[in-house]
Amino acid sequence: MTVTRDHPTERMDDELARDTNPLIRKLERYAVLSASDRAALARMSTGTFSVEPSTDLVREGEILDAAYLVLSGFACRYKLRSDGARQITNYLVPGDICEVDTVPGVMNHSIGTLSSCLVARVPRELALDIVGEHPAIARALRISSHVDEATLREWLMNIGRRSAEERIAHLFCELSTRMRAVGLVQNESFKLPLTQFDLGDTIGLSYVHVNRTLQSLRQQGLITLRGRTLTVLDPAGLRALAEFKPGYLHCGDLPV
Amino acid sequence: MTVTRDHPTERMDDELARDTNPLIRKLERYAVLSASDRAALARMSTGTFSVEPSTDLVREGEILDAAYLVLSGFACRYKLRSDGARQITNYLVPGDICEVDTVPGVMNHSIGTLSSCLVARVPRELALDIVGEHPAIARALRISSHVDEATLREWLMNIGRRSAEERIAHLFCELSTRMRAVGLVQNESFKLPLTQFDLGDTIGLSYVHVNRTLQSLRQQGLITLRGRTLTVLDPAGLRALAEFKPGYLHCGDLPV
DNA sequence: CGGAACGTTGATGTATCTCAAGTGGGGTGG
DNA sequence: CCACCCCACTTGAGATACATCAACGTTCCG
Repeated sequence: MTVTRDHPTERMDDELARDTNPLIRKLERYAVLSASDRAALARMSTGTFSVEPSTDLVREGEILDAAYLVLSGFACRYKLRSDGARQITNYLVPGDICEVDTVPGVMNHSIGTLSSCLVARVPRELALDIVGEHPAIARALRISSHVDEATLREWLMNIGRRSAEERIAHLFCELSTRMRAVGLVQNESFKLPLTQFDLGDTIGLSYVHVNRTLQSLRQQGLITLRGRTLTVLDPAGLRALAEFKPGYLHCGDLPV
Repeated sequence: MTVTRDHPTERMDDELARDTNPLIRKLERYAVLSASDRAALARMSTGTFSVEPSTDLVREGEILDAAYLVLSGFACRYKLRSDGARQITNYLVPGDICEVDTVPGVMNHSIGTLSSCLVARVPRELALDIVGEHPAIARALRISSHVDEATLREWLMNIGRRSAEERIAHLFCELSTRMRAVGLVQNESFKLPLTQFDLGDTIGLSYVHVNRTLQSLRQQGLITLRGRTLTVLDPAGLRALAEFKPGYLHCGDLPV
């Protein structure tokens, strides 16, 4: 066992951070973190700033020299076509961090907020230092990056081979699992601060069709979605409709 | 400058490998490799075996403890739905290697050949040793993995937001660039050992519609595709149709 | 010569898109 | 506190890209 020299107040801080810092909460699912690891992650999460909805953090074509960590709200990676059509390729929910390990280069997509967000900008050097000194964090981030890639493949399957209802059902199953992993689901409900327009750009459908599909899911008694809150009324039914197999998220051992 | 102790024959082997080993050829685009790096990569490429078309190398649910390197032919990653529908999420063309850095875990997709292939299986320990002793290789593989992820995002955009013609055009632009990067394009032609069925499972279309879309591309004088050989007749036109921006492949400095 | 796999074509069906016109709620200014 | 406005959501009608089904052609290989 590692002997840590925590003072009582520090230990309390640590416990607090464990509960409230979504990054720590997320990475603890991927690796066993020491108090010192958690302290380092807490250090990464300082200097936060809040960002308005629909604000770009990084734009396609720019060179990125920092990692961004989302502490609250929804952000996303997206690409634009010349005619303005948008494809969202990733959600960044609380606890998600992007571009830690990237060899700096020109971004070929943008990163922007969907809702108002609390964000921390982690300078590249700080991120590299922390990763270098904390092998457990490095390992957890590596796993996290594999999960991101698996998620991308799952989205490709979703858009390429599933019907509108199945796509939305699958997305909601995934989000529910991810939000639960950072403690943001209560009674099968969580904040989903997305417009139907955003959902359409995520799953490759028009917002009108998203609207009709949502109504169908509601009529089947699977979900409610009102006031930016999604409630899964019938988790088993939703998973069955989507053929949702959560293994790719590496959250298998989640407490219910 | 590094002093290498090559004998003349070794140097000739090195030059030969540089030209014929697609892995070396590919990674040299991402990092400057020493003769010793190239020798290590050549070592990874030994013990090859040929594989029939439509053969799985790894199946979903299995645990993978080796990297696979494709030296000739086309392989792919794919996922299946319970009704048999397939979504291809990645092509593995000569020089592509998969799962080097993976934390061993349950595969959530399969890897299989599309054509007959020449494949090398690189045991996990060997791969880790080589990466550990050759920082340039490690760096090149890291970049390669970022390219793979960017490609996945591009495919998502392709399926989610482009028409059938644009999807196929974009895929062909990408493949042309990747095949050129390993020296397999001559006069804008290269071997494309895929059925229209495979293409459909790649871009989320039925094979019938792939057929009709290919005819349209042919009638526009953009391509020919006969006997498993694709020729791009009008590269600029094809790129324009697809809005193809090759930056994500990190092959910008390709010789024409 | 025969069969299998792939490619082609036609006819018909349907999921989803586009256009267009409302409805509703939450914030803001008067 | 009300009126207004904006934005998101909703609904309908009509268009279309793509899927499905089914038949036939072609090539290649044993």
